[in-house]
Amino acid sequence: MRQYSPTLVWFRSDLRLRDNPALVDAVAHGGPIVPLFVLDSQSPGPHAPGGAGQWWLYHALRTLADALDRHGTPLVLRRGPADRVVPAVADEVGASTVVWNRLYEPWANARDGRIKAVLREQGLHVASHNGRLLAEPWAIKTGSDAPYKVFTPYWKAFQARVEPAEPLPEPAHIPGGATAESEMLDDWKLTPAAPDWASGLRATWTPGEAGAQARLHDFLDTGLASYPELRNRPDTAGTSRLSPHLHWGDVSPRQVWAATRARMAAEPALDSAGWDFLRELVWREFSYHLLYWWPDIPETTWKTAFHAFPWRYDTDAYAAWTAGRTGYPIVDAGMRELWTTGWMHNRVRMIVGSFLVKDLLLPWQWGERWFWDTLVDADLANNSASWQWVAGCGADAAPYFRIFNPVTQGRKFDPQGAYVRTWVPELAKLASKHIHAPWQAPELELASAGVRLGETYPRPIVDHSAARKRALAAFEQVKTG
DNA sequence: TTTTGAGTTGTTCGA
DNA sequence: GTCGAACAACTCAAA
Repeated sequence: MRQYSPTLVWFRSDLRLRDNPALVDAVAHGGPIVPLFVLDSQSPGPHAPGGAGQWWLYHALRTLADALDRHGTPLVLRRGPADRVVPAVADEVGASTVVWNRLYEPWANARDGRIKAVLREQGLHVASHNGRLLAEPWAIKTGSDAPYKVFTPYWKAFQARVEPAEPLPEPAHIPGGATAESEMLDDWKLTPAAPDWASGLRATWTPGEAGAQARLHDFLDTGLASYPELRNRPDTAGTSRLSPHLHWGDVSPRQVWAATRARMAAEPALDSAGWDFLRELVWREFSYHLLYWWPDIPETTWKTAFHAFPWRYDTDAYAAWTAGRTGYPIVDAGMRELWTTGWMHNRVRMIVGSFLVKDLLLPWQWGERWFWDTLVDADLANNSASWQWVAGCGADAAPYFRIFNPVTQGRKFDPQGAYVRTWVPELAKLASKHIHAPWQAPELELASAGVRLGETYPRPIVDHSAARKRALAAFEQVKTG
């Protein structure tokens, strides 16, 4: 009987056994599998996972390790720079092949390229796969072979050219027998000890592959039909909430695509809603495409004219924004939802983003940084592209005069104030009419609702009307050039 | 090469 | 309360 040497499967942001092309490739080699995860806090630089991300990672790794244990093939956990650890583990177990699914962050691209070269120099076979995107960022170009800069033509080209592959099943057997020594997950201290700020996260999320599948199918069963109407309503569960699962790879975009298409085929009435939802999934692809072609977007404004923008560097205003104490209820509700659950409704992300950039004139990078630390779905491509979009310096920016009014937005998308009442309980007793602008409520109403402005809830830290004029003047300065 | 239609997510003001 | 126009000009992408 022929003796096969082990294959090392390097798990990264693909913490699942289903639709995992690297794993399927490894199993096809016929030898024992060594699943490896490396906690590399050095290579990502400033973009190592923040606190909320680490919390998710801990739980996703635990469920992955349990699933692999059921196959009798334990997950190997190691810490250190991956370009040292991966070749070392490959050497320890006598692997002849190393496989992984590709990442697209610039730092990861560079690192993985180095590792690939080192391993090949040592005579190993190395293969990387696409387990993260529906289409590779380089696969969709304009007629003149340039990357797209505008979403709508990108989306049209995507629909015309991309037919996402069917997801791969979980391998029936993941042969073990060649394991290496592993560190203990709990020693990594990825979850908070004291203070324990993660109780809201625990109450909100089920990280891991099973949790992702449950979330996906629950959304398709109960949320897809009303998605076009309710996806902008933070007072409802109108969105899929798959973003953290997609970020960590608890689920793949191919699985989401295939499950949605299957549902659309089974229920033709869902066709239009299904395409609305898939379009949002392709926004994720577009963000990765932007990051791939413009790797500077996490740091530098995409539109160069914005280098001259007269930002304020007001740390008091920033502190009020992060704490959810701006005096604008919809903004504060969003910031507190973020702090408590590690997530914020997309509509509210736009509102708080617009408020940071346009009302407070603070650099979008400050907002990006805060989101990076607090979001369980913090994703370099999505976070960078979306903050640039909100700031008006990104791909296909909004016209400069498009400035969200936090009161109007609140009344339109949280008409009864239920979202505000949930996250800003000190305003819960205010009538819907006043809940989005408590400073305009009559004294009597405030008193009977137990609200004392400036004491129980802040007065607005800026006057929106004046702030809007100030922002328009600032944008005037970078209009051309 | 030139032309043409279009571009995620809005607000305000005045009739 | 409702409705349409104004708010700029520019770049993108395909014909």
